[in-house]
Amino acid sequence: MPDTVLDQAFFARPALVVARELLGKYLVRSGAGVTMVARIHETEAYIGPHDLACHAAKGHTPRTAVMFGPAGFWYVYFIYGIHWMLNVVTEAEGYPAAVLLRGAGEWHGPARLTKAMSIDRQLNGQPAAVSSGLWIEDRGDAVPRRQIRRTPRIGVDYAGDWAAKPYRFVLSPDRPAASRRQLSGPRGLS
DNA sequence: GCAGTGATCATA
DNA sequence: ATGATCACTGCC
Repeated sequence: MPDTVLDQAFFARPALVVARELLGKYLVRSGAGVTMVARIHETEAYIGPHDLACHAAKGHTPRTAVMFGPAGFWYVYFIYGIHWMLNVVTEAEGYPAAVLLRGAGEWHGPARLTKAMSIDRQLNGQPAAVSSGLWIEDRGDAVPRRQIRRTPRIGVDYAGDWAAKPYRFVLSPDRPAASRRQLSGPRGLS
C-alpha cells in the first residue's frame, strides 16, 4: 500500500474517532531542506463546546477561531510562556473540536514534540497538507486494538467531570503473550 | 515538590 | 490597564 496523506475527510469526523485512528500514523515535517518523520503514539480528543476541557468551551475568540473552521487545519497555541501545542481540527466546519498530538517518534510530551519539529505559531491555521510543510501520512501499518490504551487527559483537572473522561489514547508496545503456565501458575512471590 | 515564562481573556 | 489562568517541562 502506498503512503497516503490524510485528507480532510479523515479529520472531518468526531474527535474521539480521529484521536484513536491517529495512533500509528506518521507526522511528517518538511522545511529548510530537511524532512522529519515520527510515528504518532499519544493523542487527546477535545470533543466540542460542551467539553469543559476544550478551549472552545470558552466560546469563539481570536485564539479558538481555527477550531471553529473546517477540519484538517492546525490549531497551534502557546502555553505557560514557553511551549507550543499542536492540534488538528476535527468535525464539521462550525463545530469546534480538535485532537492534541502529545507524542510521536522518540518524543514524549506535546511541547517536546513541537520543539523537536520546529512547530510554532506560523503553522496555526495552516492546512495539514504537504503545502504547509506539516502533514500526516498513513503508511499502511495498522495498529491492533490491544495496543491502544485509554486514560483521562493530562493537565485538565480544572474541567470538573470532563477531566475524568478517557479521552487520551496511547499506543503501547505489545506485551509478550503470557504462556499457559504463566496464566495458570502462582502469582509472583515478590 | 515548584518556578519559569508570556499570550490570552475577563474585568474595569 | 491589570490580574488570573494556563491541554508543560525541567530542575529541586
